[in-house]
Amino acid sequence: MSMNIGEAAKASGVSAKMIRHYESVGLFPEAARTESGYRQYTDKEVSTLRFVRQSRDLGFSIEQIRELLGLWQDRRRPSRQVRALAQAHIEELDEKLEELQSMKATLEHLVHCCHGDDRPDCPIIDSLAQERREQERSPVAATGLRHRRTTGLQVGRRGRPTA
Amino acid sequence: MSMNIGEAAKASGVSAKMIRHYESVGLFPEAARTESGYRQYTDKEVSTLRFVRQSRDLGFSIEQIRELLGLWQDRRRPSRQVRALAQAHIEELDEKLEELQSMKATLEHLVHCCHGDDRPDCPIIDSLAQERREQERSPVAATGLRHRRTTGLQVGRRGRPTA
DNA sequence: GTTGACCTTTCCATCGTTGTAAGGTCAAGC
DNA sequence: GCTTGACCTTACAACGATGGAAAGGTCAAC
Repeated sequence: MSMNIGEAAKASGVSAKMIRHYESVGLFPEAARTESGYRQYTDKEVSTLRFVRQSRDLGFSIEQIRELLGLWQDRRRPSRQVRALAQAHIEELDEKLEELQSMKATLEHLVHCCHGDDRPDCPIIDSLAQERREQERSPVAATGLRHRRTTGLQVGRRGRPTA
Repeated sequence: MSMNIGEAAKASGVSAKMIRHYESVGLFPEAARTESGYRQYTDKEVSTLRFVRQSRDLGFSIEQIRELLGLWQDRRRPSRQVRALAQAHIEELDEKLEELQSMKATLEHLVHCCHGDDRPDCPIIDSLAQERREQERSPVAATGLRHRRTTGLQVGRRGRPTA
């Protein structure tokens, strides 16, 4: 029923580190403490942590999760609100997807053009070196994503590794 | 022929801020300086900056660009090497794409299930609150992406805004 | 009473980019 | 000459989510 942070972490799938972090940024109320200062968690709080983790897994940001938690706890809110939040997030995902897809398409085209043999001649490098006066190289440019050059991709690494 | 950092920024599409940053992390040799300490750039260096920007636009990381620059400058390297780098990057993009697509699919399913009206009943919230014993909720889990929970998405904002 | 697993806090790193602060330089206009 | 404003300089902090390490306290078992 009542457990330390490590157990709560295991039970919820949120690392102890992140539980403390969420508390510090106010996503969570401060946990109860034992006399010696250990945080204590109940099953109810573990459920909330699980909710947070599921939301993170769907790509919601901390701020969005803050809203989701509010909606969750308000048992009278119209489902419309939740749906709107989810839909807005889908649109964010779409922007991201389009950007990545456009990069991938360009790269695939270049890779396709390159022999990839012992000769130094390489259309990929040539394309990177070439000056383009306008950035009209991808269809994305026309869709309203134009106003940002790249969107902080962070393509690889930096995920939570094998918990 | 020779210009200050601001002009080089405009000509290359890389902000003055980032030019200095790239220099500080050694992506660039230190620029020549006037007596008073202003950085001076030639057309050749602007070309290099442009190369960097194009690479960033395709989602390459600073480290990858470091390699690309090396390959660019070594006029005898086999095109194979460039192609391999590009292909590796495509694979990174693919991982990312699959993850985002899986999130989107899940969300779309949930949104589809939710009435989105005045009633409080909401399958989206219910799904987030529900405990899943194994994270087998997406096809991605089976493809080898399993070992990371999320991959540092940063879905929105943080792009370079309207240069 | 020691050991080892757990807990605490605080600070740092990642990644690419922007913002801000506090100052020096330079060319134009008065 | 002197001011103004646009430019340049450096150094630092912030974003976002997470992990890591340091330096120490607590607790149960042996």
